[in-house]
Amino acid sequence: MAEEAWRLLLKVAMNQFGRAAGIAQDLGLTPGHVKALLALDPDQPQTMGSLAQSFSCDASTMTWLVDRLEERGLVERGGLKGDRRVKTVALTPEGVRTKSELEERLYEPPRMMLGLGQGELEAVHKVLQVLASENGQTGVK
Amino acid sequence: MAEEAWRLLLKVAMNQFGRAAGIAQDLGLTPGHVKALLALDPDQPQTMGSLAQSFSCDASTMTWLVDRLEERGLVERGGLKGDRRVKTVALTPEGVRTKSELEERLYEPPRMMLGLGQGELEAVHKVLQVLASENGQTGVK
DNA sequence: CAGAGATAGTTGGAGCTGTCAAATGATTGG
DNA sequence: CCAATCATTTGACAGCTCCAACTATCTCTG
Repeated sequence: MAEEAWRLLLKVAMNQFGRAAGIAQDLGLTPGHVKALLALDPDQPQTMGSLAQSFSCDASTMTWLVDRLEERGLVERGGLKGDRRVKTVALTPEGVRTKSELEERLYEPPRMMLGLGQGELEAVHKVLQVLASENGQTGVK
Repeated sequence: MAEEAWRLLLKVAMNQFGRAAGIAQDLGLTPGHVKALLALDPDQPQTMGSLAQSFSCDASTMTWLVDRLEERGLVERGGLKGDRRVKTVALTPEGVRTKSELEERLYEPPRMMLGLGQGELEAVHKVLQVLASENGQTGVK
């Protein structure tokens, strides 16, 4: 039973991944752009290094990605006072706008979800909370 | 409440996507390979055309992908009796083995899931069934 | 304090995956 | 025979990724 529910969840996950790709395309964003926008907090610039680390990618890859974002006016580089080696990356006003629009569309719940009862929602919510707190580890054996 | 549950679900979905990518890499498979393996039924060869259609990609893209799969010995092309223009794509024994291994690891439920009660599982299952039947459409306006 | 070494980021070069468009070959069916 | 259909080849390009070399800056040590 757990297995069956899990497969369903993966199926939903895959569907949603496809949908997300469509939304990104609508907004003229590549997967890389999306990943970056979601990772950047409007109120809290990050450094190139911390971004590269959280993306588990090479530093030069991050340079490349931020270049692309900067070309589109979504982010801008800044300096960090106290250490002139490090550069910060912050969302521009347009970046903030784009991120909002992206999230708004991404997080819009599906129609079917609105027809669910309170009890069902709570049960699902609880289970998902448990699952979300786990980092992709699997069970048995 | 529906919105919150939905965000959680997306989060879980994203985590799982990352996990799936890791599994694929372990097995030396690219995302394209995975997509193809999951789409191919051991007992039912498909034609190039039908595959391209279900992947929503160009026919030449499918040729390219099947070339890669064939190089790895995961699939083989065959002819269709009655129409020598069309070619079928079928999993090789190694393809079947690889697909099994992939699915086994992909569908292994997370630890946390095994600690859930029967009632919770049923509630989640029901909701997921509803969500899985919907094709990525969203609700309100 | 000077110089050595560490650190942050960039540049340049390369490679792989995935994608399409256009031209081509093979086969079919009217 | 002619037009339509299925698949492949070829050529191009975007997205992402790494590695190695380089620049600027900081920090530690003698």
